Amino acid sequence: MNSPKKIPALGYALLGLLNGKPASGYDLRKTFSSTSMKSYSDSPGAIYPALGRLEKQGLIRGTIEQGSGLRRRQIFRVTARGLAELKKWIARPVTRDDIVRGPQEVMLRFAFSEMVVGRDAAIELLRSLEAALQVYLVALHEEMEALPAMMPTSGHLAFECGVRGNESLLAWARHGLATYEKKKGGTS
Amino acid sequence: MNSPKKIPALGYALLGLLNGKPASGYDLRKTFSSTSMKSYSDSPGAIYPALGRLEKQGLIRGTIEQGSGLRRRQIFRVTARGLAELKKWIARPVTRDDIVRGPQEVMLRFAFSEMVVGRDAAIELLRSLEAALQVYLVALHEEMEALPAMMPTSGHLAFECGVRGNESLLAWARHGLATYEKKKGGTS
DNA sequence: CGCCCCATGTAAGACGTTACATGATTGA
DNA sequence: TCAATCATGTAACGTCTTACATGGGGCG
Repeated sequence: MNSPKKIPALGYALLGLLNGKPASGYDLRKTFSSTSMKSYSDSPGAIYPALGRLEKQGLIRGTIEQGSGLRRRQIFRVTARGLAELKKWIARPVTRDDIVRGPQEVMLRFAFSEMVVGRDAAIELLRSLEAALQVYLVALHEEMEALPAMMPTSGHLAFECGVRGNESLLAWARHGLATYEKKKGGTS
Repeated sequence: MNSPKKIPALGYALLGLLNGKPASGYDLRKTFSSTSMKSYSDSPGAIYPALGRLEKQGLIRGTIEQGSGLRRRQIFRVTARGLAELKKWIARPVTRDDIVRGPQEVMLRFAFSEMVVGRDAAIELLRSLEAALQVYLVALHEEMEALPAMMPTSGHLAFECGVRGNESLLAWARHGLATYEKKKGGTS
């Protein structure tokens, strides 16, 4: 029941989805496999144990939904503690490591951000991403200058792909900030 | 000693690096932590077991380099079988799954491609990536049309980020093809 | 009746992370 | 001589993958 344990990305994905709408393990699997969250596992061997862990930590609570003639279904809801944990995860500033390991997790945080921590904190997250990317891109460009000249074309291009990808991400972050800028106000 | 086993991405990364230049486990760790391959683990608990597995499968062979007064160092080299396995991995056509799970592994394949399978096969890999991305982007755009309208702005933006990222990747692939187009000839 | 979808789980094994352990060499 | 770096590993732990198991319900 101790929440200060490390939660893997899948756990946060489950928390975020359940915060949006209580659901069963099966529902969550369908969500992963049918929407564009296919990068997360939809296998029962991953999801059911993950739900069990979250429940053991007191972050979600499952209630059995009998009676409607259907087979036993367990519906999970996030607890107050789970919501707090989710907020902490989302609102934490974006680090360089977050970017190096791949932007997917940051994107997940941002996708949930508005519903969990509100508009202003979502904007703050975007700003944090923008700042981290700016710093990182400087380092990437420096590294590119220092690349050995005898490296084959494909090696150079692959590196360039990484740079372009991060530049595209930075452009998107600014586009996101501009979008929020345009329609000011709304739910904080 | 059976090669038809599944090799994780880290194993292929090691094979590719060793194919470029024989090295010790420590050297490989340094490469991972000092170059922009930081997304792969530089921890001894990952690399040494991985090297052991590759050697057990007959894909690399380690020779102890004594004598130079330094401490025992084991230098690994890829075997003929390891090279064959590397070629198979690189030259395999790009699937939709390759893209969904993240382009990092495809990028690694491309980065090594010129040295391992030659210029023409590298171009072929790029073309394969381009084709897969085109198909995938159509599906992504369709999915974006079908997004529920009540989804919060951050959710929409996050999805858009995925689309833009893949578009950027497609643009890069074409840029790569153009680069090869410009300087025709060279090593096949 | 057989087959497929709903819905939940478990078991075995592989892999990575973290932390620890060891010992040699180099430099202050 | 003390610390840092070189260089290699091992052990415990958690998690994911793959495959299997179980049963109810609807449909042809």
